[in-house]
Amino acid sequence: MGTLLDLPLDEVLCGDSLEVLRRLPPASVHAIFADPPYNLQLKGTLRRPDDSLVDGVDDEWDRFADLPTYDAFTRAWLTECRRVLRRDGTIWVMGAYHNVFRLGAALQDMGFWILNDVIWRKANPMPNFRGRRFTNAHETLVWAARDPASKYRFNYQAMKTLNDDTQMRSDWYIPLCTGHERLRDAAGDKLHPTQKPEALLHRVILASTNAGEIILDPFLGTGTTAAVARRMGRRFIGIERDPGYAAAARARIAAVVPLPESAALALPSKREQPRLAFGVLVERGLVPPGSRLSDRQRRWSAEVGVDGTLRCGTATGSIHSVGAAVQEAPSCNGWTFWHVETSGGGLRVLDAYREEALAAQA
Amino acid sequence: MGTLLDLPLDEVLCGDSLEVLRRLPPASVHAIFADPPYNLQLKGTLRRPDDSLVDGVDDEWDRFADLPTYDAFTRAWLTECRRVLRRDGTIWVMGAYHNVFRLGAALQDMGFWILNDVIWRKANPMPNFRGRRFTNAHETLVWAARDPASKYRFNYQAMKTLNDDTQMRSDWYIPLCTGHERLRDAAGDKLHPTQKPEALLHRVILASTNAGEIILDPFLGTGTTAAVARRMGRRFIGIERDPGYAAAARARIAAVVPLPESAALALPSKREQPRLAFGVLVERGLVPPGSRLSDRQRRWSAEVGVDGTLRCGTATGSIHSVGAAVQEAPSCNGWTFWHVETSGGGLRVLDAYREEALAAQA
DNA sequence: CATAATATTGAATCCCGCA
DNA sequence: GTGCGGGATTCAATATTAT
Repeated sequence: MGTLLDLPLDEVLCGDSLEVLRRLPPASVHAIFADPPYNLQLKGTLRRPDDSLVDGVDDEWDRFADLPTYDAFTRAWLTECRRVLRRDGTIWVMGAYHNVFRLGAALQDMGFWILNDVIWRKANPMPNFRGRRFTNAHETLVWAARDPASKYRFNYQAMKTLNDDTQMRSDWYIPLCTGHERLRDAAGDKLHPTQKPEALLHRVILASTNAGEIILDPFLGTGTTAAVARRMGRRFIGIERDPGYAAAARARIAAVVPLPESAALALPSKREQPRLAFGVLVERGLVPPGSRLSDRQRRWSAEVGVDGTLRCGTATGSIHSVGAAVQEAPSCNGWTFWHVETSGGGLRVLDAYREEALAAQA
Repeated sequence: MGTLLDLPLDEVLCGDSLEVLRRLPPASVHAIFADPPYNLQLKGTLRRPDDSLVDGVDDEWDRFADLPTYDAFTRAWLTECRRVLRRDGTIWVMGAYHNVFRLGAALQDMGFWILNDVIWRKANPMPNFRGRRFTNAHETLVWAARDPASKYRFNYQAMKTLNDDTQMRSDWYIPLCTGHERLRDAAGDKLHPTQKPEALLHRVILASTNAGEIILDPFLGTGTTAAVARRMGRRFIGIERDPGYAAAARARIAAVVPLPESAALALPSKREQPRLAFGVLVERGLVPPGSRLSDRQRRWSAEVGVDGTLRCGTATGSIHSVGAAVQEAPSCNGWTFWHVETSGGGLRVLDAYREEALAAQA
């Protein structure tokens, strides 16, 4: 073990996370953001339906022999993080179903106090190409205080402002890191397989630190945490093992122009437009399975199935496709074409039920 | 331990979950939904996993002494669930940040194979009154197969249809159980503190079971799982320790009117439809020997042989292998790749002839 | 130049029956 | 068990090329 470092602020420390963490002084940082390897353990190759190859994470740093090995790794770096964290500090740890249950359980076992689990809902996730599972459309962040007695920081009002003056919820809708934000090499290939969106770190840092405070990232990668921290007037400590990633991070951080202090305010969040599937009306019993639907002239009548399928003679499918089929039209808006046979013997257009449901959840 | 029970279908078994589970025969249910007690670390009303109250929570309360107790409880009932679950069955386990990391880690440690974690996004969550955390607006469901080799059921097409013909994602937006759905006593107070919405169970059951299959709920409460299962034409086994809850569940289940079979059936995916060999279409003269097939862009043309083989230059074989060969692709679905040259000079995809033939023989 | 059509891509534990 | 081969399977956001 090397000598204890003075607190190395606003630097990217290149080296093994655990070794570097051990050299940092205790109780010295206000917050930690950690995006550790996920232990994906992918087997073969995966192709899209058009036969193109999916470029998965097959890097050496993500390979662990088994779950106990991964747990030992997790507990080792979390132990050092807890030592380095100030008494009132909080930690964010991020993962997916492969590893996040190990992370959360380790945090609890080690005496951290979970404050929230937060869901990053991806606006544009990769689909499930083989149709064998649900689209893996989110990742999980666990937010925890150093211990139950921590007087932790939570910038409640900033979060509320960021969310159009409504309390920030535990589910965050944020796009993947693509486009200009995604770092690429000379050949145009992504520099890092799992670069996180700056919007995610913006929210994390805004919620749990104040300007001038120190945030540590033990798995810095290409520097998202540090870049956002610098822009928002926070101090950072980044640790990254791969010299190539560390160099890219340094260049990226150097290019960041810190915001003027007055601008350290909230950016408006991208609002999500409400969308409602017909199946949801079925699920919720607003248009129960077994209901009869007709067109306005009652030329056709169809039955609603448990999954929101419509059956009309031999035609089966969505409200749109069955509407198109019976009319022998190329397409059809099922919401306005189909009507529910009401108990009073009348017809009520499907779209009215949708509007009702949307209004109820707004 | 009591004697082994014959499989008690469509019954609410009143008793301790673990004891009753131990009396069920092995490998007998298709799916399990479990919403276990969360009672963890709730200051003031701390309860043990056996639901007894913990007296005098002192400041020196040792979490290391109590989390293992919860873990032991978790592993005990999960062990029995795994025994009772059929080889190809799946389990849904539900929790919040207090306990879900313990649940997920236990599932992995015991050899279950996680398929997805699913987020129930609450439309109308309780706000955080103190403004010290994010609004706790979701709960987590872990969906897992009995083991990595399980050929588990996932009704992909039903989920897709339910979601307006787009792949179902891992984040589900569903309102809390309120209004007329919420069971209440004579005084108008809610009967059960954590009654789950039927819409949630509708989706769980539709995704992972078929009509006639058996779903087990070891913590039935007031019977949401059983009521939805019955309505959807599934069989159920419910276990509930509290006689009051069990009685309420029985009354609720008895009032359920099962859907007619036509509505309870979901749209089958193509994988589940009866197979039809291309040669049969040739035999029946729907695509006579000698027909010319082309891809959609008419880049390649092939001739149909009497036995359903395709010839395109030197490539000979099935519609799939020739399609793959001409494109130099690793694989190809010949049904959607090849088109028949119609007498009108147009192209009609081969799959349309198959669907026609399948409809004719149904 | 503007708009439209086409191509690319993302933390992924991604098939299944039959011989 | 393993191997073979039929044939099932994708969404949203950018970027690039074509009209």
